[in-house]
Amino acid sequence: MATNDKSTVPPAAIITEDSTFDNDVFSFQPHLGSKQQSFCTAEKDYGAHFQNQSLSNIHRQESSLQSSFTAVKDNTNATIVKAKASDSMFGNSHYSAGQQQDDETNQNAQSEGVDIRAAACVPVSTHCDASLMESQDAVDVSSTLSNEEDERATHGTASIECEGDEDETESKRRKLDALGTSTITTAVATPTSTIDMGTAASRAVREPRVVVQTTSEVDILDDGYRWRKYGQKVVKGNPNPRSYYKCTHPGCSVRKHVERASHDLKSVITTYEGKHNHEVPAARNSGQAGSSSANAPSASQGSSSHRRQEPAQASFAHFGASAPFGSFVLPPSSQLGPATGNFRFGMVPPGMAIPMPSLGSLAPTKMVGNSSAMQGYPGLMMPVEPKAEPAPPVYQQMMSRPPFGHQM
DNA sequence: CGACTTTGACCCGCGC
DNA sequence: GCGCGGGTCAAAGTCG
Repeated sequence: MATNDKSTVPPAAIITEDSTFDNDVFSFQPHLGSKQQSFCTAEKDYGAHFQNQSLSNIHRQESSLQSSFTAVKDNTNATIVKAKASDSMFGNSHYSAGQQQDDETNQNAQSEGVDIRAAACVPVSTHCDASLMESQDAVDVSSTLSNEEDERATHGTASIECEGDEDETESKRRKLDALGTSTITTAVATPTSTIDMGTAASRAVREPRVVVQTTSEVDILDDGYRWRKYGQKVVKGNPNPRSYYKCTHPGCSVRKHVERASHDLKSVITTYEGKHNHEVPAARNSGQAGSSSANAPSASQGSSSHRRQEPAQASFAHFGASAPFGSFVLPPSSQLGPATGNFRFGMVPPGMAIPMPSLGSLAPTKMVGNSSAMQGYPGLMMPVEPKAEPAPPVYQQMMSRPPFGHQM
């Protein structure tokens, strides 16, 4: 199946403009469908809980969704908060790719207009936030990663890095890239995700960027949009070629490039740049939901014969027209199996909901005043530290598994 | 024939 | 100023 039925894709929590952040309290709206809305907040103590839940499904989750947060400090001095949903509902089994039953469950839930998958909120700050650290049990990321990596083989993993305004120069970004976006790397078997809001972007000129790292055997993730490959190049430090794609929608200038991590061939790093000014196009192959249309053949797969055959491609079913990048589903071919992950973020026109990686974690949205950083992502709140200075580019990293395993 | 990939060349920013 | 490297262009080729 390469096709991940869209209906099977668990809606992720959505961070919208309504999301708020005050005094270390992050609020976001889990994706509940057009009718429902509920809020999940991560308080300073990092305890997460739902508020205003109106749906029974959500209520059910409420009790089970015990997300835990841990703050860690990575090499770059960025504070990383890891959220871990302990709820069995979000357990591995639930998100594991290929679990038909889970998919069905999701479908049912969705049919009710409810997103049964809530994600944990993970606030991350650009700099080490003492308050966060104090409230949390510091955890050594490296130590936690070992575990996660082990499970990565079995479960999907993904990380998202959002660069609202890249203030930092391109060079800085390159430096980061050179590091292999190591700070972003994390995979979690359990519904755990790591978000690194490392650097606040202050660059207003550049398009907002979102970096998604997924563990997949296929290079291209079907995010629901249609892309045309316009270039491929081998970049320094990575023997794997980077493929460049443009959104084929007329007038849409969104671009993305895809490459495999040099340090982990199973990791596919997809970087989105720009905002879609349109909705997710209908799948060309109506039969295969989320399959193809939006995917571009993987560059590394080279042969043009793959074109239009995207059975193996990951498909992030459409999550709705408003999905900025669309949702992502790990490719069936990946060990994750038919991922049902759904994930939306950033680049959503105002008013449009942004599905976040549901799997277990949600990127917390930290609204700081009228953070310019968020302007590019009406729906996606970029964590920005209230620093007056041209804050370093904010990198919001979300490691989450596709809902089945977490986005990507 | 249209849509899309391939691929070498070109452009441009950045660091030295 | 020069070279490097990332990103983009565009012609040619492929596929359905």
